[in-house]
Amino acid sequence: MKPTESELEILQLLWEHGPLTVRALNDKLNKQRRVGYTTSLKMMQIMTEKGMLTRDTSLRSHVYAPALQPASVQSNILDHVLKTVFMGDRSKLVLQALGNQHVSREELSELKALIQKMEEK
Amino acid sequence: MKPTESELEILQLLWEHGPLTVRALNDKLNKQRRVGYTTSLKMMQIMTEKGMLTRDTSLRSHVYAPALQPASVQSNILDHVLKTVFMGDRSKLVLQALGNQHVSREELSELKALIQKMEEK
DNA sequence: TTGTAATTACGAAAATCTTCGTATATATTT
DNA sequence: AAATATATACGAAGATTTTCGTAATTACAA
Repeated sequence: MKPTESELEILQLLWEHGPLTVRALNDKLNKQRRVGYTTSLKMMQIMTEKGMLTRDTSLRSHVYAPALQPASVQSNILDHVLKTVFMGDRSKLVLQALGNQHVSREELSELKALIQKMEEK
Repeated sequence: MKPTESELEILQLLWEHGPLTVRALNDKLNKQRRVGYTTSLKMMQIMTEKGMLTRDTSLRSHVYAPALQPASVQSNILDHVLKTVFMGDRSKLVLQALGNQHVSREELSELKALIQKMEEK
Protein backbone atom coordinates (compact mmCIF):
# COMPACT_ATOMS: atom_id res chain seq x y z
CA MET A 1 0.00 0.00 0.00
CA LYS A 2 2.23 2.75 -1.30
CA PRO A 3 0.41 5.96 -2.22
CA THR A 4 1.82 8.08 -5.01
CA GLU A 5 2.51 11.77 -4.54
CA SER A 6 -0.91 12.80 -5.79
CA GLU A 7 -2.63 10.17 -3.74
CA LEU A 8 -0.84 11.46 -0.67
CA GLU A 9 -2.14 14.97 -1.31
CA ILE A 10 -5.66 13.62 -1.27
CA LEU A 11 -5.14 11.46 1.79
CA GLN A 12 -3.71 14.48 3.59
CA LEU A 13 -6.77 16.58 2.90
CA LEU A 14 -9.13 13.82 3.99
CA TRP A 15 -7.16 13.22 7.16
CA GLU A 16 -7.25 16.90 7.92
CA HIS A 17 -10.85 17.69 7.04
CA GLY A 18 -12.62 14.37 7.33
CA PRO A 19 -14.81 12.77 4.63
CA LEU A 20 -15.43 14.99 1.62
CA THR A 21 -17.24 15.02 -1.68
CA VAL A 22 -15.19 15.31 -4.85
CA ARG A 23 -16.33 18.89 -5.20
CA ALA A 24 -15.23 19.82 -1.69
CA LEU A 25 -11.91 18.07 -1.99
CA ASN A 26 -11.22 19.59 -5.38
CA ASP A 27 -11.86 23.03 -3.95
CA LYS A 28 -9.36 22.47 -1.17
CA LEU A 29 -6.86 21.00 -3.58
CA ASN A 30 -7.17 24.06 -5.78
CA LYS A 31 -5.98 26.22 -2.94
CA GLN A 32 -2.67 24.45 -3.34
CA ARG A 33 -2.49 24.05 -7.12
CA ARG A 34 -4.70 24.11 -10.21
CA VAL A 35 -6.43 20.76 -10.75
CA GLY A 36 -9.47 19.95 -12.90
CA TYR A 37 -12.56 18.55 -11.26
CA THR A 38 -12.58 15.31 -13.22
CA THR A 39 -8.94 14.81 -12.37
CA SER A 40 -9.74 14.74 -8.69
CA LEU A 41 -12.74 12.53 -9.38
CA LYS A 42 -10.68 10.03 -11.32
CA MET A 43 -7.95 9.94 -8.70
CA MET A 44 -10.45 9.29 -5.95
CA GLN A 45 -12.10 6.55 -7.96
CA ILE A 46 -8.75 4.88 -8.53
CA MET A 47 -7.86 5.20 -4.87
CA THR A 48 -11.17 3.61 -3.95
CA GLU A 49 -10.43 0.70 -6.27
CA LYS A 50 -7.05 0.32 -4.62
CA GLY A 51 -8.68 0.28 -1.23
CA MET A 52 -7.15 3.53 -0.03
CA LEU A 53 -10.51 5.25 0.26
CA THR A 54 -14.04 4.18 1.02
CA ARG A 55 -17.07 5.94 -0.35
CA ASP A 56 -20.66 6.44 0.60
CA THR A 57 -22.80 6.39 -2.54
CA SER A 58 -26.12 6.79 -0.81
CA LEU A 59 -26.31 10.42 -1.86
CA ARG A 60 -25.90 11.74 -5.38
CA SER A 61 -22.63 13.37 -4.41
CA HIS A 62 -20.55 10.51 -3.15
CA VAL A 63 -18.65 11.07 0.05
CA TYR A 64 -15.11 9.75 0.28
CA ALA A 65 -13.22 8.84 3.43
CA PRO A 66 -9.66 7.61 3.98
CA ALA A 67 -9.36 3.87 4.50
CA LEU A 68 -5.82 4.18 5.85
CA GLN A 69 -4.61 5.55 9.15
CA PRO A 70 -2.08 8.36 8.91
CA ALA A 71 0.29 6.64 11.33
CA SER A 72 0.26 3.49 9.25
CA VAL A 73 1.06 5.27 6.00
CA GLN A 74 3.66 7.42 7.71
CA SER A 75 5.29 4.35 9.18
CA ASN A 76 5.41 2.55 5.84
CA ILE A 77 6.88 5.51 4.01
CA LEU A 78 9.42 6.19 6.71
CA ASP A 79 10.53 2.56 6.67
CA HIS A 80 10.91 2.78 2.93
CA VAL A 81 12.96 5.96 3.18
CA LEU A 82 15.04 4.41 5.92
CA LYS A 83 15.90 1.49 3.71
CA THR A 84 16.32 3.22 0.36
CA VAL A 85 17.77 6.56 1.41
CA PHE A 86 19.57 5.95 4.69
CA MET A 87 20.78 2.44 4.02
CA GLY A 88 18.87 1.29 7.06
CA ASP A 89 20.77 3.53 9.43
CA ARG A 90 17.98 4.67 11.70
CA SER A 91 19.98 6.95 13.94
CA LYS A 92 21.36 8.75 10.92
CA LEU A 93 17.81 9.43 9.84
CA VAL A 94 16.84 10.72 13.25
CA LEU A 95 19.90 12.91 13.58
CA GLN A 96 19.33 14.27 10.11
CA ALA A 97 15.73 15.02 11.02
CA LEU A 98 16.75 16.87 14.16
CA GLY A 99 19.86 18.55 12.88
CA ASN A 100 20.00 22.11 11.69
CA GLN A 101 16.36 22.71 12.36
CA HIS A 102 14.55 24.36 15.19
CA VAL A 103 13.08 21.96 17.72
CA SER A 104 10.79 23.39 20.34
CA ARG A 105 11.12 22.96 24.09
CA GLU A 106 8.05 20.72 24.10
CA GLU A 107 9.46 18.48 21.41
CA LEU A 108 12.70 18.19 23.32
CA SER A 109 11.01 17.02 26.48
CA GLU A 110 8.87 14.63 24.49
CA LEU A 111 12.03 13.20 23.04
CA LYS A 112 13.75 12.95 26.38
CA ALA A 113 10.79 11.12 27.81
CA LEU A 114 10.88 8.67 24.95
CA ILE A 115 14.58 8.08 25.38
CA GLN A 116 14.07 7.51 29.07
CA LYS A 117 11.49 4.88 28.28
CA MET A 118 13.78 3.15 25.83
CA GLU A 119 16.65 3.10 28.25
CA GLU A 120 14.55 1.39 30.85
CA LYS A 121 14.04 -1.61 28.65
CA MET B 1 17.72 17.50 -7.63
CA LYS B 2 15.19 14.79 -6.83
CA PRO B 3 16.35 11.27 -7.70
CA THR B 4 13.72 8.74 -8.68
CA GLU B 5 13.51 5.36 -7.00
CA SER B 6 15.77 3.70 -9.53
CA GLU B 7 18.23 6.54 -9.45
CA LEU B 8 18.40 6.18 -5.69
CA GLU B 9 19.26 2.51 -5.98
CA ILE B 10 22.20 3.42 -8.14
CA LEU B 11 23.35 6.28 -5.92
CA GLN B 12 23.18 3.92 -2.95
CA LEU B 13 25.47 1.41 -4.58
CA LEU B 14 27.95 4.05 -5.62
CA TRP B 15 27.96 5.59 -2.16
CA GLU B 16 28.55 2.21 -0.66
CA HIS B 17 31.16 0.84 -3.05
CA GLY B 18 32.71 3.90 -4.60
CA PRO B 19 33.06 4.56 -8.34
CA LEU B 20 32.04 1.65 -10.54
CA THR B 21 31.79 0.65 -14.16
CA VAL B 22 28.39 -0.14 -15.58
CA ARG B 23 29.27 -3.81 -15.54
CA ALA B 24 30.24 -3.78 -11.88
CA LEU B 25 27.23 -1.77 -10.84
CA ASN B 26 24.88 -3.94 -12.83
CA ASP B 27 26.29 -7.01 -11.10
CA LYS B 28 25.64 -5.53 -7.68
CA LEU B 29 22.19 -4.37 -8.72
CA ASN B 30 21.36 -7.89 -9.87
CA LYS B 31 21.94 -9.18 -6.38
CA GLN B 32 18.88 -7.17 -5.43
CA ARG B 33 16.70 -7.65 -8.50
CA ARG B 34 16.91 -8.67 -12.15
CA VAL B 35 17.99 -5.78 -14.37
CA GLY B 36 19.39 -5.83 -17.90
CA TYR B 37 22.83 -4.45 -18.56
CA THR B 38 21.70 -1.78 -21.00
CA THR B 39 19.07 -0.69 -18.54
CA SER B 40 21.72 0.15 -15.98
CA LEU B 41 23.81 1.77 -18.69
CA LYS B 42 20.97 3.97 -19.83
CA MET B 43 20.07 4.98 -16.29
CA MET B 44 23.63 5.97 -15.54
CA GLN B 45 23.86 7.95 -18.76
CA ILE B 46 20.69 9.81 -17.89
CA MET B 47 21.90 10.47 -14.37
CA THR B 48 25.13 11.83 -15.76
CA GLU B 49 23.18 14.18 -18.01
CA LYS B 50 21.20 15.32 -15.01
CA GLY B 51 24.40 15.97 -13.11
CA MET B 52 23.84 13.29 -10.49
CA LEU B 53 26.88 11.32 -11.58
CA THR B 54 30.23 12.12 -13.09
CA ARG B 55 32.09 9.78 -15.34
CA ASP B 56 35.64 9.10 -16.32
CA THR B 57 35.78 8.17 -20.00
CA SER B 58 39.52 7.80 -20.23
CA LEU B 59 39.23 4.04 -20.24
CA ARG B 60 37.07 2.01 -22.53
CA SER B 61 34.85 1.01 -19.65
CA HIS B 62 33.66 4.30 -18.26
CA VAL B 63 33.80 4.71 -14.52
CA TYR B 64 30.90 6.43 -12.82
CA ALA B 65 30.97 8.27 -9.50
CA PRO B 66 28.21 9.97 -7.52
CA ALA B 67 28.13 13.76 -7.90
CA LEU B 68 25.87 14.19 -4.88
CA GLN B 69 26.68 13.81 -1.23
CA PRO B 70 24.51 11.31 0.64
CA ALA B 71 23.77 13.83 3.39
CA SER B 72 22.51 16.35 0.89
CA VAL B 73 20.17 13.94 -0.85
CA GLN B 74 19.03 12.53 2.46
CA SER B 75 18.27 15.99 3.74
CA ASN B 76 16.24 16.92 0.68
CA ILE B 77 14.21 13.77 0.72
CA LEU B 78 13.60 13.94 4.44
CA ASP B 79 12.39 17.53 4.13
CA HIS B 80 10.05 16.44 1.39
CA VAL B 81 8.71 13.57 3.46
CA LEU B 82 8.34 15.88 6.43
CA LYS B 83 6.20 18.27 4.42
CA THR B 84 4.12 15.84 2.38
CA VAL B 85 3.75 12.93 4.79
CA PHE B 86 3.96 14.44 8.25
CA MET B 87 2.36 17.79 7.52
CA GLY B 88 5.53 19.47 8.70
CA ASP B 89 5.37 17.97 12.17
CA ARG B 90 9.02 17.21 12.75
CA SER B 91 8.71 15.68 16.17
CA LYS B 92 6.03 13.32 14.90
CA LEU B 93 8.46 12.15 12.28
CA VAL B 94 11.23 11.64 14.80
CA LEU B 95 9.01 9.82 17.24
CA GLN B 96 7.68 7.63 14.47
CA ALA B 97 11.25 6.86 13.42
CA LEU B 98 12.23 5.89 16.94
CA GLY B 99 9.06 4.18 18.01
CA ASN B 100 8.60 0.42 18.05
CA GLN B 101 12.07 -0.21 16.71
CA HIS B 102 15.23 -1.23 18.39
CA VAL B 103 17.64 1.60 19.08
CA SER B 104 21.07 0.73 20.35
CA ARG B 105 22.74 2.10 23.46
CA GLU B 106 25.18 4.03 21.31
CA GLU B 107 22.41 5.63 19.32
CA LEU B 108 20.66 6.61 22.50
CA SER B 109 23.67 8.38 23.91
CA GLU B 110 24.26 10.07 20.59
CA LEU B 111 20.72 11.32 20.72
CA LYS B 112 21.02 12.48 24.30
CA ALA B 113 24.14 14.38 23.44
CA LEU B 114 22.39 16.07 20.57
CA ILE B 115 19.45 17.01 22.77
CA GLN B 116 21.79 18.40 25.36
CA LYS B 117 23.37 20.59 22.72
CA MET B 118 20.02 21.83 21.52
CA GLU B 119 18.88 22.67 25.01
CA GLU B 120 21.93 24.80 25.58
CA LYS B 121 20.93 27.12 22.79
C1' DT C 1 43.36 -11.91 -39.72
C1' DT C 2 39.01 -13.34 -38.62
C1' DG C 3 35.72 -14.07 -35.44
C1' DT C 4 34.05 -13.56 -30.62
C1' DA C 5 33.17 -10.88 -26.66
C1' DA C 6 32.42 -6.56 -24.33
C1' DT C 7 31.27 -1.68 -24.48
C1' DT C 8 28.76 2.67 -25.57
C1' DA C 9 25.05 5.19 -27.99
C1' DC C 10 20.51 5.64 -29.01
C1' DG C 11 15.73 5.07 -30.10
C1' DA C 12 11.75 3.51 -28.72
C1' DA C 13 8.63 0.20 -26.39
C1' DA C 14 6.53 -0.72 -21.81
C1' DA C 15 4.91 0.60 -17.51
C1' DT C 16 3.20 3.82 -14.40
C1' DC C 17 1.17 8.09 -13.06
C1' DT C 18 -1.48 12.29 -14.03
C1' DT C 19 -4.69 14.91 -16.47
C1' DC C 20 -8.80 15.88 -18.75
C1' DG C 21 -12.63 15.59 -22.46
C1' DT C 22 -16.94 13.66 -23.45
C1' DA C 23 -21.02 11.04 -22.64
C1' DT C 24 -24.65 10.11 -19.65
C1' DA C 25 -27.53 10.63 -15.80
C1' DT C 26 -29.65 13.29 -12.18
C1' DA C 27 -31.05 17.30 -9.94
C1' DT C 28 -32.33 22.33 -9.96
C1' DT C 29 -34.11 26.51 -11.85
C1' DT C 30 -36.91 29.38 -14.72
C1' DA D 1 -41.57 21.27 -19.30
C1' DA D 2 -37.46 22.96 -20.95
C1' DA D 3 -33.16 24.69 -20.06
C1' DT D 4 -29.34 24.84 -17.02
C1' DA D 5 -26.25 23.13 -13.64
C1' DT D 6 -23.92 19.33 -11.29
C1' DA D 7 -22.56 14.47 -10.75
C1' DT D 8 -20.43 10.06 -12.10
C1' DA D 9 -18.27 6.89 -15.46
C1' DC D 10 -14.93 5.98 -18.58
C1' DG D 11 -11.59 6.11 -22.17
C1' DA D 12 -7.70 7.93 -23.59
C1' DA D 13 -4.11 11.50 -24.19
C1' DG D 14 0.16 13.35 -21.85
C1' DA D 15 3.99 13.06 -18.89
C1' DT D 16 7.37 10.64 -16.57
C1' DT D 17 10.04 6.66 -15.50
C1' DT D 18 11.91 2.23 -16.58
C1' DT D 19 13.21 -1.25 -19.62
C1' DC D 20 15.55 -3.21 -23.35
C1' DG D 21 16.78 -4.26 -28.41
C1' DT D 22 19.84 -3.08 -32.02
C1' DA D 23 23.65 -0.89 -34.17
C1' DA D 24 28.22 0.74 -34.08
C1' DT D 25 32.74 0.53 -31.99
C1' DT D 26 36.66 -1.30 -29.66
C1' DA D 27 39.26 -4.90 -27.49
C1' DC D 28 40.52 -9.75 -27.27
C1' DA D 29 41.22 -14.58 -28.79
C1' DA D 30 41.73 -18.32 -32.02
